[in-house]
Amino acid sequence: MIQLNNKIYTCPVDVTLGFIGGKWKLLILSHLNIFEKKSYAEIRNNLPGISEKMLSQQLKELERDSLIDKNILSLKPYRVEYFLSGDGKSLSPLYEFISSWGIKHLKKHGIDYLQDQHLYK
Amino acid sequence: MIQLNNKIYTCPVDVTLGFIGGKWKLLILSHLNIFEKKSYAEIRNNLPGISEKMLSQQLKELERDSLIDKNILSLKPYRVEYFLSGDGKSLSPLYEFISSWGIKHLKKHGIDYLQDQHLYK
DNA sequence: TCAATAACTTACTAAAAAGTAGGGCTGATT
DNA sequence: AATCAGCCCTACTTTTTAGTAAGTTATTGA
Repeated sequence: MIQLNNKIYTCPVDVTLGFIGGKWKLLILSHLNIFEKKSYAEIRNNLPGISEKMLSQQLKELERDSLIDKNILSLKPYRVEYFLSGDGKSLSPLYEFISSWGIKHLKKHGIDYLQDQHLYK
Repeated sequence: MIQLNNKIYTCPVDVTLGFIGGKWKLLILSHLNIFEKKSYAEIRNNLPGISEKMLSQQLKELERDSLIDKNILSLKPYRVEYFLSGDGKSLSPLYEFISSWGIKHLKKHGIDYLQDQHLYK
């Protein structure tokens, strides 16, 4: 058992999962990995089905865990842009692997995502 | 929206997460990635905290999704060994990345897992 | 013969994660 | 003046996931 920041992990895999686990984290992260900088609304519009609550909650946790960071573009009105931090970028191979594995899997089932992604909007 | 096997995915990342999401799947998979072949009891003893219910449930789902496979060593008494299938092995870079990222993260926080793992049992 | 181990299953409960539906502030658009 | 968009927050409910505590069949070992 590994203890870190008052949490207990069984192994290094468990440690990493603590950061990227859950339904939305990897979707948000890999989205930011592709698009570099994105506003709150842009992220929301690219993650079909996410609620405002989930989005702001997950963004907050990702910031707390320093996988993402944000620039405050203006205060009144409040406008921001989110982006991957250094730590967040250090997971890039992961986002890319997971995405391309998904694409390969789809291809095995007759779906050519890269060619037809305009159809899946 | 991508439709596959009566489920809907928003993108390829989502597809992959359908296979490896949840608290235990990656732990089981990366365990089998390290140890090649393992009995039910050996897996259980190496995943502290997992219940019999969770273990057999997750093993069943991983088999259904053909990420793992098993040899039936004997029927009476029933003895088996689990191992990664070809598909399961195709995710090896993922297991290894997640594990080494965890190790690096721990090191940043003063924990040398590789050297001290005997302490974390 | 009694206990222990392996490989599970099942019914039930609890906890965690996610979703719903609203509200709030600001400024631009109509 | 009223509506809308951006960027959230909060209380509450539902769903999903996970945990508990048993029980089953079979065999080996003391």
